[in-house]
Amino acid sequence: MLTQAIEDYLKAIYKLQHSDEHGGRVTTSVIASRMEVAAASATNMIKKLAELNLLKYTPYQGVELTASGEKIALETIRHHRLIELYLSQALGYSWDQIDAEADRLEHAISEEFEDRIDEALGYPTVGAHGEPIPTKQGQIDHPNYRRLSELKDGQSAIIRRVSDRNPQMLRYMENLQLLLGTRVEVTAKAPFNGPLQLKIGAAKEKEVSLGLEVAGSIFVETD
Amino acid sequence: MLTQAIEDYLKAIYKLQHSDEHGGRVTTSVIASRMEVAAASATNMIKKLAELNLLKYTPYQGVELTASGEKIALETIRHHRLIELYLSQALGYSWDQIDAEADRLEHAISEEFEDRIDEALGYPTVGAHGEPIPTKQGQIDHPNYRRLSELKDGQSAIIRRVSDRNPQMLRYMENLQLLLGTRVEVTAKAPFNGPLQLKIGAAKEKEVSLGLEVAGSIFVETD
DNA sequence: ATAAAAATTTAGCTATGGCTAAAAAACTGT
DNA sequence: ACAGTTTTTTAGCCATAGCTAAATTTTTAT
Repeated sequence: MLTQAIEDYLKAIYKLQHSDEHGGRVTTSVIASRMEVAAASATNMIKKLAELNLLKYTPYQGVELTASGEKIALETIRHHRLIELYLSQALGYSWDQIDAEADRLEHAISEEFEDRIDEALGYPTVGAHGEPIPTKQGQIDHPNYRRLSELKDGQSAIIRRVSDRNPQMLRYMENLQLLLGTRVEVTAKAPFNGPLQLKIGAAKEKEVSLGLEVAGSIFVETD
Repeated sequence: MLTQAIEDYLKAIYKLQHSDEHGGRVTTSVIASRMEVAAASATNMIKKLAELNLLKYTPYQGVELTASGEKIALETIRHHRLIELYLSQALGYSWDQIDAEADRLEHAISEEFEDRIDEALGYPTVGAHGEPIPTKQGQIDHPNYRRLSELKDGQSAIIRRVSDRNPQMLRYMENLQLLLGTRVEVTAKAPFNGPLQLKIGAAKEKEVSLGLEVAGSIFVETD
């Protein structure tokens, strides 16, 4: 059977492969830092995953998931995102709490549980932070949203996804009402990587100044 | 931190201490058989639990939980029973499915999760199979129900608890409508440990013949 | 009482998945 | 090109929690 550690590594590697950072090369050190383990530990696990045919591993180069490795990664991600959505929809969790809880639950639930919360949620295709939810068959699309930080002065857009990496940042966004589906308009951009000025809401009722780190963690759809 | 194995052993030992079988002596072999591990494995874990001051251990004699061991056991049991009830009430699980799912989930949930499903369920005091749910403070009562198998011919009673040990048996009971709160009347008892004849329901609409093993797994309250 | 049986413990093994320290390989800058 | 830095791997350690086989203790039966 698959251990929790194996699922965690595959999930992390899948996400690293599909993130635009790192230029597609998913190396030992990148994996180790994402998993918060020593590089030696990552090397060990990578070798094990290669033996299990879950990824291709070129020593000193990097890894690439095989079809079966990707399948397991997507199943784990599906579990995670369905659980997150259930926690927020059915149990009233806030944005910043769901990731940690789902990280533990995702390894403990059965197919039965997956199916039942999927049904209870009405077969959702998008998770609590706007991430696509893989289907049971392992299909997933990768919508190409732009970062809020890339918008030009005067541009308007709708928030479609936020990064779930930092709970404190999520709490901050939630406080500012920077939620999925919210319309935002950039009214000014300060120079030298300075903050951008933002009007929030369809009626532009609120105006805030947002640092680039936060704006870079918000993905939007322009009209 | 407490491992899953530690919580599982403490839970099992608590239940063994409070079951009338085994005459109160909870020995290595009893624990090993309940946990489905080799006796040597149980010896190892018992020694570790004794070192952690979670139980008192007299070699070759048996174990007794300390106050802190019992506290952990009751927290684990509370988790288990709240989850079971949630699975059956909120997600439509049947009687025979909830134990296995809860066995895995009970180690993965946070206090937050516990509190939220407790609230969603309306602060229940009794689990899905009729077992008392310990309070957050670790209080629990042990109602002294009689086994249906002990009733005399002609006696009537209400089902208050069923054993959750055997999923197949639970499915059988559920099919027969032998549910919590259901009234049953013994209309005949066959000799030589034979089956008892039962009328089920307030209107005694259904009559079945029930083997002693099943009848012994059903706990009732007589009027 | 003592021999046989049963229960328990000890000894030593396995796999998982971490770690550090040291060695080796791959990059980088002049 | 090659010395220094960074990355990666190897070697060897740790804890957890299981296992079997053998030794020991306790119980049971004659």
